[in-house]
Amino acid sequence: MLRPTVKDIAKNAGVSLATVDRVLNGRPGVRKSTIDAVFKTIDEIGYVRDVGAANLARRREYKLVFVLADGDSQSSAAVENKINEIISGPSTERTVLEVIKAPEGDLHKVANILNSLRKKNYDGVAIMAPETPLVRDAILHLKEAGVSVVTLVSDIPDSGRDHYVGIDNVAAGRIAGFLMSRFLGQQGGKVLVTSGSMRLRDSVERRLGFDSYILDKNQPVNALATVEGHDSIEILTNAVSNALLLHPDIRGFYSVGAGIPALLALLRGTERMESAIVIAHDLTPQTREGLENETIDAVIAQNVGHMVRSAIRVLKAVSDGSQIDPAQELIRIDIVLKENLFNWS
Amino acid sequence: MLRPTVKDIAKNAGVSLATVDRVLNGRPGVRKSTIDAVFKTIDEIGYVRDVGAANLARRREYKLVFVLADGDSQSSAAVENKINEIISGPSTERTVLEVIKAPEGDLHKVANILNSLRKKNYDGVAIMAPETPLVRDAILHLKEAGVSVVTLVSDIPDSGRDHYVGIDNVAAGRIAGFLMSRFLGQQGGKVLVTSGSMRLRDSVERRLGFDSYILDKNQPVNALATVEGHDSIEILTNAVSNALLLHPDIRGFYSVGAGIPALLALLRGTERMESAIVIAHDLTPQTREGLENETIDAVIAQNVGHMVRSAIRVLKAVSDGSQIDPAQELIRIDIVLKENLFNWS
DNA sequence: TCCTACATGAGTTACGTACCTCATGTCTAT
DNA sequence: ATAGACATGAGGTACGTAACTCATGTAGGA
Repeated sequence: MLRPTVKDIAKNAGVSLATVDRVLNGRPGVRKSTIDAVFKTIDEIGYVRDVGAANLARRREYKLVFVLADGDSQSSAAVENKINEIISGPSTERTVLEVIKAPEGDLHKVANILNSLRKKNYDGVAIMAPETPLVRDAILHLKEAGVSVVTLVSDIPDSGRDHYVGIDNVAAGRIAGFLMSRFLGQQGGKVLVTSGSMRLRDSVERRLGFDSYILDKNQPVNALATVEGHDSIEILTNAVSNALLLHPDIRGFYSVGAGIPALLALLRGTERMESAIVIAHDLTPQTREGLENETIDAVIAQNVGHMVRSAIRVLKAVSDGSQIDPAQELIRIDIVLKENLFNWS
Repeated sequence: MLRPTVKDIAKNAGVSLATVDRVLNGRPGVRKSTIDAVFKTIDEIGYVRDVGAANLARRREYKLVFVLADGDSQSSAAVENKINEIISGPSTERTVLEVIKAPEGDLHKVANILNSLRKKNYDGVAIMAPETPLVRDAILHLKEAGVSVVTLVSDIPDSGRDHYVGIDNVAAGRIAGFLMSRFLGQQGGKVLVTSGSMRLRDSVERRLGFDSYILDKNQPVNALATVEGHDSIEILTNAVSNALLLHPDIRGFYSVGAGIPALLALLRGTERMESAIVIAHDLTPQTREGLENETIDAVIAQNVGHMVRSAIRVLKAVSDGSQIDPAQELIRIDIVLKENLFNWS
């Protein structure tokens, strides 16, 4: 038979349309027993709400905002581009998207922005920001105000966020460990791990995963202490230079976060570049170029388009309390090599 | 301002609602100059049709059918499972899905099935079948009958299909070549390429890509002639056995299509298993297990869930002549290792 | 017994679009 | 000049749901 409608519920349950409507939309004035009866019929006849018609009727518009505030301008730029692509693209189904960028490194500003959002009755907020107590509190407040919240790329646990949209960074680090081991071969060697800043949770988790793989598998890889840039290219460059002098026998480089251009600049031209294995995270113009000219051997990435679309879907679903498809929302860890680079846009 | 509606078009263009409607839905009885004027205003005010409302009004139901007819029961089983998951899942948005499986290897049957679909007024057909003249003609006839058609997993060019939903198999083969070279290391070695059947276009293309990588990059890899199973496990087993006897120094195995269980059964227990590199295609229960117990080193896969959803989206879009988002419909080549196996469901 | 609180029914309007009918206006060919 | 063809306007109904009003029914407490 045709797809059942509210009328079918009313008929089968022996109640009026108005009562069905009250039950479906959680309005008061219905006896418990009647509510149960209605739900029972819904189950029996297999009614599913026509979301299109419902949205039409309630003139629903989802107001969503992306707050981008991580230190690494490259990866948040990729996210921003994707959002703008979606905004300007066709078929923005009852969704109004907005992007707010926080000045790099200013974490008080981030919290202020989040707090200011409470008053503007947004339906959902997607946050890409370092994990700090201020930010965590701001998220808690947003949740109290009834706003849906997801964290993007880097999770902020215990903040009450509804969902984390991004890859499992520990697992990503393990994959880096696997690739590094394989690419270095049986002889293994020293590996330098670099990071733009270890303040972002994802960097820390990736390093953790990398080490745990090396340890678990008992690989002949000697991973040196993380060289950190503290959000400054200069500091990173100096630190890497020192490490290179100190360890002339480094055979591999693993960049867990930003700072790949600085690293490549130091390596370029040296005879080390030829033989060294370089593994990085996130597809940016720089890492893309690195893959193309074979200065980078592998990039561990996440599909930014999928992430942004997933964030939107999840925020909408949380907003109207409907289910999400976990399989569809799982962000996969992608391994990008020169050979499948064309696959990513 | 609010999202513009047909009324806004009418007002701004200085015509009546009826005329706008005639233009939008391509009905006759409108002067060319008026049509142009209407489209001009649509452009100016940025009107986009509310698909939800439109579908509601036209009581549209998309009747789609998946015809699965490849020889490899494993990979079509994965597709079938995904479809059933979607069917039984929530929110089947005005879409009626159906699956028709053709008996393995019976290609006349496949063509018959496709031809019989013409009468049943389906909106779209997704086909996963070998490329034969009969099948190609059947697709041409379907297109003539106004049915949307996409090919799945393995393309059928020159059939007039609207879209191919699947990975670039030549590129997938190249990636296999890259991984094989890397994993074998500088010493290289002999590689046996196996295939359940070379009748499927994807197998041929993968082999092609594999060879072209080895050749282009001048790798020390010696890829032997493809050992084919002609859709029979027994034949494949015998052929592989012979090859193993003939070449005791094989260091790598690349399975471009079905038949991985037979291959692993032969290798298991031999000392060769320890050192040999095995690369396969498609995540099936068998390849998954192989990754887990480390008998398989890498699997080149395609996200089946994404493929099925993409096929549905594309068929719908073609059916009502709307645009698709190429970036969203691009099926990526996934590299699955033991370390990121958990990512795939 | 009557009043009140609450449960329910009946009905209406709106959302944006599709599709239909009927009336009227305008131009062209004869 | 007039018929006929064609272009357009005006208006209605329907789709499935949300949100509302108003009337009626019923049970329990005073």
